Amino acid sequence: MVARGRPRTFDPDIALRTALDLFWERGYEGTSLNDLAQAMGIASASIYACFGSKEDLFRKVMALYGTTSGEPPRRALREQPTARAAIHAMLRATADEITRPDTPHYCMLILVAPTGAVENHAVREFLADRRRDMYTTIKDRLARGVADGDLTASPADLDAIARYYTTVVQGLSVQARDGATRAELEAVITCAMAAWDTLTSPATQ
Amino acid sequence: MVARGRPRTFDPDIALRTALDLFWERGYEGTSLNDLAQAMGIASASIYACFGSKEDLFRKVMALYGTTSGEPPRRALREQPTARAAIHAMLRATADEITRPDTPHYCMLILVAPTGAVENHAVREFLADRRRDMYTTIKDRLARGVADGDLTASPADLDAIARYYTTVVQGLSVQARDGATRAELEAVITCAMAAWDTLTSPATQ
DNA sequence: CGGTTTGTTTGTCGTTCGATAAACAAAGGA
DNA sequence: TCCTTTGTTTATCGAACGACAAACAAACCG
Repeated sequence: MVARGRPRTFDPDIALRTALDLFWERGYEGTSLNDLAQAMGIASASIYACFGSKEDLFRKVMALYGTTSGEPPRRALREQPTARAAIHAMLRATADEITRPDTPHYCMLILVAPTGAVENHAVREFLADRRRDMYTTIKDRLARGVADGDLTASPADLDAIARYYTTVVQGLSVQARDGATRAELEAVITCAMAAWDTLTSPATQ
Repeated sequence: MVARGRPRTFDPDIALRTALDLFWERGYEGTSLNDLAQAMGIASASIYACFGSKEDLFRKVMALYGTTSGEPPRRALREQPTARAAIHAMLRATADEITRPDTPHYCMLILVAPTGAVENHAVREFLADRRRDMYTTIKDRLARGVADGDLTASPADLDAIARYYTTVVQGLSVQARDGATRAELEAVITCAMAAWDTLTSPATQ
């Protein structure tokens, strides 16, 4: 595959990262193509040529977001030895990510387009699908804990516990958006983990 | 105060309720004045004459929302005899409200404008202020439990517990938005309340 | 070199945005 | 009745929206 024609004068990776930062700060509908073109340092027609429509660009942005900011929580789930440690580390990694000083204080997946104009329905459902993936990923990790023998729970318990911790993750994002500090989020996580032993001991509840 | 001039041909209360429904469904930026005028059955100029700007209208809408959908959770906090029962009933009232068949499945306060264009910063902060009021209201109810003798907790505990249950409320809204059923929310609430005894017994933690 | 391919710039498409001025309509007061 | 007051309709403002066509620029190929 030899390079043909005029080479690109901008780096698509850098431009995509710039677009990510702007969508992250202003939301999907709050970011215009003019905003994007200006921040990316190119004309809007170049955005269309390289990335397709605004919606296409946004989907590529969310893929990048998943492999960058989304990775630490996922890694925590994957690498911790027990289900309990995995959930706890995932919550703390999430809190770390949404209180970084150099980025907006919330999860992009959760808050850039929960509602909006009728014509952007597809974008909202795309994001909702990925949020539902969060739930599935957490549930799968709990199931692994059952298989590994470090967690005793029925399938119905797994559903409830997975949805519960997904709810906490999503609530944390609103808290950080409204100014909660890392320490305050840590206190919330401590509370959330206090439920664990009760939830996973068959005697109580 | 006698009626002077041409009387209004529409009912401002009904028009406000119609505006509420539209803002609720499409978010603040996703709802245009054209959408509003059409749904309210009047010209956009009549909206300006009666309610002021789009932002003024939205603030009036949120006041109405607070006294309607916002009331059941607040009443639960107020009327239940103990702090524990109050928190539990508040969570269930919230779940009831955000899964009603006739309205969108989320809390308007939380999801109609968490992010957006720079020029709507004031609207977002207005909503954030009211969300922070949620936290304060919950904390005040916990403090009343301490005063009533049905709850033993330090001031730092009150902060953490109040923020924790605020986080759960806000997470529930995202869950309902993404399609969680009332029964699934109930399971999440059961998990969230499982933390209560651990959090409020001085021995553990 | 000319020809082809690809990227970028410029300009503009039709639409919609929030907001308002001007014209018209319907009530009370004198 | 005519004036004043208030509400509504109509038309439109300038700006911004997402999207794209056409013209121009810079690389490789033969």
